[in-house]
Amino acid sequence: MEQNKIPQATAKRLPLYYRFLNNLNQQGKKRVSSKELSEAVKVDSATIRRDFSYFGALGKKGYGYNVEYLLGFFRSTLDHHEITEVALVGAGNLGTAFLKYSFMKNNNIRITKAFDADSNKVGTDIDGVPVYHIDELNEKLEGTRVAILTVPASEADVITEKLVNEGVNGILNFTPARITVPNHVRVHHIDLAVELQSLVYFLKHYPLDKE
Amino acid sequence: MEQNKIPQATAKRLPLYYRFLNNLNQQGKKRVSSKELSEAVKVDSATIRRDFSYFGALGKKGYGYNVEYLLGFFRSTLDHHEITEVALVGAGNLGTAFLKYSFMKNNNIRITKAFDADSNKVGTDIDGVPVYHIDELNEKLEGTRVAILTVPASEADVITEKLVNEGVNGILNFTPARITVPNHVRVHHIDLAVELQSLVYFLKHYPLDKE
DNA sequence: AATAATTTGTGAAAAATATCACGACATTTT
DNA sequence: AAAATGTCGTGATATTTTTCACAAATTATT
Ligand SMILES: NC(=O)c1ccc[n+]([C@@H]2O[C@H](COP(=O)([O-])OP(=O)(O)OC[C@H]3O[C@@H](n4cnc5c(N)ncnc54)[C@H](O)[C@@H]3O)[C@@H](O)[C@H]2O)c1
Ligand SMILES: NC(=O)c1ccc[n+]([C@@H]2O[C@H](COP(=O)([O-])OP(=O)(O)OC[C@H]3O[C@@H](n4cnc5c(N)ncnc54)[C@H](O)[C@@H]3O)[C@@H](O)[C@H]2O)c1
Repeated sequence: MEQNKIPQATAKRLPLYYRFLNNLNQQGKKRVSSKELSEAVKVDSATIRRDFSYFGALGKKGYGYNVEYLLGFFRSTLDHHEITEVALVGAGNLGTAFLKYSFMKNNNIRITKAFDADSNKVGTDIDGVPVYHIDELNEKLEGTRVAILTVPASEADVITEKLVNEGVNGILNFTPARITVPNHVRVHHIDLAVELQSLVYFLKHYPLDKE
Repeated sequence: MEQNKIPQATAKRLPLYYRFLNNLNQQGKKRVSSKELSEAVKVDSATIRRDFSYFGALGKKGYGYNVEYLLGFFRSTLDHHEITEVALVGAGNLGTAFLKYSFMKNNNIRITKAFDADSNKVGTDIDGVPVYHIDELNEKLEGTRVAILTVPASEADVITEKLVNEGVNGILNFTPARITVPNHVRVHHIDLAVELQSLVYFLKHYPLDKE
């Protein structure tokens, strides 16, 4: 499984770097410095250089980085040649927004199937993605290992257990419930209410520079 | 502005604690230990105790924490008595999902107005929230200082500038663009594509325990 | 009343992350 | 060809965050 020496903080920034490099490449830019990149992605330039350095010497002193080369490097590092299929569970307000959004642009990830319990939704297509009944997980999951969870919080634990039983080992959880999973399953929580509240908290309690 | 000695990592967890304490309280629970809380929110119990300790000695040795007391404490710390109004800009797929979601439960934050450029949307109500034209920011913002940004990435910078000019100093940015703001404005980015990609990256490169 | 079991709060240590600052080298300019 | 400029890669340092581990206090049990 390669050298997992790369700090987690770095790993989280990789997709961000990748996207901006892709933008630059499409704009026809040939070279970029850590300083420029820093301004674009709002990450300190020393941090960017440090991040890149975990993968070896990718740049050239006095010049910067070759966009195309760096992009190719990240493409393979982020496994952008192979496509990862993702299932979405809970095609409600939030889930539907995700289904309608094409994550695919510059991206190797595709939501290819959705599951819901509502019979009005089951059997329909949302932007080309078929919606199956949650009881069909077993037949329709077909080896998909990653799921986006957008069901009501009260259902989160039950659905999680089902998903894990069917072999899912990665869950992006949008419900406010902190779900319990076995050790071999990784969960990332995105808690929108908490994000909003903590932003407000920071505004009130952490004064910023007066410009 | 009180003692901003509280670590940022702690501040980010406060709304999470608050929500779970609220749940416990509604369930009629009178006391809770850092260990129980830890299992519920998936944060190490020592971290929880440390977090709480920044606010003084809130618990009792051998007993734990009194739910009601702790809840009251957090309510005032998180300013849960006063309501913060938030504006949403870009009532598209994602924006509409937010408008339909009641953040209000257990929460002091309310999305009270939305702005869009689409004339089909302007003038309508989405779940009771009026949608105004983006050109009406000046008249309709009425002192709102926090905004959720769910416009297309290409519009992000222009809209941000407008918002900042109108006095907004906190932005929750869902666009993939890393927006540029003056020092006195705080931006939190939620980059859903990055979250999904980094989850997939971790799954491939960071082997987990085999249970 | 004595003993056992809990559980906090926190010093101290460890781990993770970010930043500084500069030598080395490449490019660009004069 | 020399000088000036730009930029990386990284050792060292600083900062932030997490975790360990235990005395002290409280509660529960016998
Ligand atoms: N919408 C938001 O802005 C928002 C913000 C923060 C958090 N969330 C969280 O995201 C989750 C989804 O929110 P939403 O607004 O889309 O809710 P929603 O009610 O619109 O959608 C939930 C969907 O899950 C489906 N569902 C219910 N039980 C199910 C089951 N057992 N199996 C499969 N599907 C089932 C419902 O039919 C519905 O389509 C919730 O947990 C919510 O707390 C949403
Ligand atoms: N939908 C998702 O799942 C998802 C996921 C990740 C990121 N995002 C990002 O979130 C943002 C919104 O996504 P979406 O799917 O809701 O897009 P959308 O196109 O459905 O919504 C965008 C809305 O912004 C409005 N708009 C356009 N220009 C405007 C302007 N100048 N002023 C005010 N309003 C304007 C449009 O009328 C539309 O209603 C995008 O930046 C997208 O990249 C969305």
